[in-house]
Amino acid sequence: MRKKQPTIHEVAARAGVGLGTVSRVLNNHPAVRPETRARVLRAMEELGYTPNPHARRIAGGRSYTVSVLLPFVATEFYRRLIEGLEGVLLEKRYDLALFPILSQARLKRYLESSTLAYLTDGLILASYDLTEHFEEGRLPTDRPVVLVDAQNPRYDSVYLDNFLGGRLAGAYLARFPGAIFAIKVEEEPDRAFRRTVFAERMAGFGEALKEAGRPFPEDHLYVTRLSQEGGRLALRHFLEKASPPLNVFAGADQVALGVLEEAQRLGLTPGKDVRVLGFDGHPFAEEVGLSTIAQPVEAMGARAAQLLLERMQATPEPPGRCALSPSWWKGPPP
Amino acid sequence: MRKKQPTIHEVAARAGVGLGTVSRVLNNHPAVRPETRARVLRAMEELGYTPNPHARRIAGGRSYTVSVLLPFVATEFYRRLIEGLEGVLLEKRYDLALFPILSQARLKRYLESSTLAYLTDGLILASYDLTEHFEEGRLPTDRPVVLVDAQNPRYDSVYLDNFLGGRLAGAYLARFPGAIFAIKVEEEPDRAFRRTVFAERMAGFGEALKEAGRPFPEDHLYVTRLSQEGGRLALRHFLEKASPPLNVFAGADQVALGVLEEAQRLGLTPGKDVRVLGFDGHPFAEEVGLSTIAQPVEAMGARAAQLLLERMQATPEPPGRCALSPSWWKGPPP
DNA sequence: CTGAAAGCGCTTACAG
DNA sequence: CTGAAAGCGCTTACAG
Repeated sequence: MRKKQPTIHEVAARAGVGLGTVSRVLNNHPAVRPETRARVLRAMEELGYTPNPHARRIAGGRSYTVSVLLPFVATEFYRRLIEGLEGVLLEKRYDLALFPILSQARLKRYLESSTLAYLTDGLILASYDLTEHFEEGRLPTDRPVVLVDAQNPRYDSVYLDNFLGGRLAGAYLARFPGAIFAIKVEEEPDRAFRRTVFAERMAGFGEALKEAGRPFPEDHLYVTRLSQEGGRLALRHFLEKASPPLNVFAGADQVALGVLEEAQRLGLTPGKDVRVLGFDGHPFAEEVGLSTIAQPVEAMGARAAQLLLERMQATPEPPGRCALSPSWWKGPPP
Repeated sequence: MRKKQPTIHEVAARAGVGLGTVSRVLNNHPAVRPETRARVLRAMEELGYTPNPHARRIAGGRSYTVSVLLPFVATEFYRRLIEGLEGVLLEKRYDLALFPILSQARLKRYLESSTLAYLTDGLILASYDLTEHFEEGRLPTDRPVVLVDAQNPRYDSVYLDNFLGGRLAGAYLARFPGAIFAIKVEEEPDRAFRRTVFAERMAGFGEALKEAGRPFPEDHLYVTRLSQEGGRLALRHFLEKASPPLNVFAGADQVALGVLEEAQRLGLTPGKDVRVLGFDGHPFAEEVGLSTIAQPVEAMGARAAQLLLERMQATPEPPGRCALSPSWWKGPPP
């Protein structure tokens, strides 16, 4: 059925030009007369031509594909991150291949350099600092690498200032009467997947409270994994420690949502008996009227993609870093 | 830093053979003398040679990569499925590239045939019947395709007999005294992600109950999305309809887990006041002593991979189907 | 601005 | 069983 894909030869023949010229318009080379370019583009259109990335790569050019290594893809955070990456990459006609890591074994496989993940033009590493996995803390590749939602002095890094976000949260809640509580999201037990963002948020939060002179005893901190259920349990725990009004900072919106739901179920009024502040700025926060520290996830993705594009073109320069600031989104007073 | 990868030329030179011979050992061609093969393999080893998939593909051979299109990868089900696929694929020295679909837009992009996903040697489609997305219900590719956890007459399909699984569940619970309830997992509202497995399980369950002469009024069915929370809510709902002992069939282990937890929290004895039966046979079921209808997920993956391997080698044959049967795992009586 | 040639790293007939 | 040659679909100097 379906015919063999047309190649650059057919396009050249149809447009009445040489192979080199077709290749030049494909690569946006400036030295092509506008009319010629138009003619070639038309031929490609008519033929339904689409370049073969393998051939492009083998010929020493680019494959126009970028690999994204990330822990998994089923959360709101990664959905937004991918959206940000895709936005700028697609515009430059780059495709992206996702490589969810999921497990140590898989990570190892990806990092064998014969793997497809390494044969693309560049790498985005999300949420991981892979230093400990390799000697000298360098990936076994000579392709450009950009970290996002993680940082490492050897590579370009784009990340959120989570400490600052925690400070914002602390400064805000310190203004209200009532005891102050916080829910910290647990880190993964597996070292390969260890992250520090949640700890940083809590550190900033603690510091702001201290500066404001508000007490924050150890048992006002509840630790749980990332789930709504965690928020529910936390609130019940807090209510044994103090009576309303309560102020609760949750290290992630998903957890905050659980707090909010449990409060409602217990007949407590959110924003009055229980004041909840989340972190992430996920779309659903606005829907349910949850105040939250917004994280510019899409912007992080976009910035990382831009950095990578620059690296893929330019001559080597020392790695840079880019810390984005959290912003603020406060739900309507309930 | 890191040197350029060695090529087949260096290997040939070092082993003192021609290019063709190196290629032959690479492709397991039988017509190579054992000593020659050994010599070449040693040279590859010493050089740290690793073949370039792009070049292999471009040269008309295989890229030794298989694409797996799947909804997302963060659940237990897909972890097991990937494990099953990898097991047989890695053995044949095939690599697999995962393409989580996540959204309609992304699905469309993957299906433009210029995309990396299509330039591999074969496709595994998990959980989707993509008929409605294309004219004539065929994917725009001439590479072999195998569906897993889904079925379509035009392609090889490997799936579980969910109806039978439901029947097993019904026949089992019908033996016990007390009212019978069931929890059905909601289908995705998005048509692209629509699945029928949960409905099939319930249909089988209902039929078995009917045959056993056990009543199953409409309001004994609770519908929820796939979450533990759903199980909790369901149990509370059921307890308003009837008093213990209760028998509950949950369409997925994760939901069953919620039922179990809520029962314990309410001071009810699992296996006595509330008998819970799950579906999936996830590893954690055994840990918590949850009875469940086991789904051979790894086996499904393995079978699908085998079928694909066959298709990638052999001449076209009409598509086949392979329905695996659920098995039974009953937890220790609590 | 454009064409013809050499080459990317491999595979696959074709001759021995 | 093995080598030398042609070719996969493209890019990139090199000459005009």
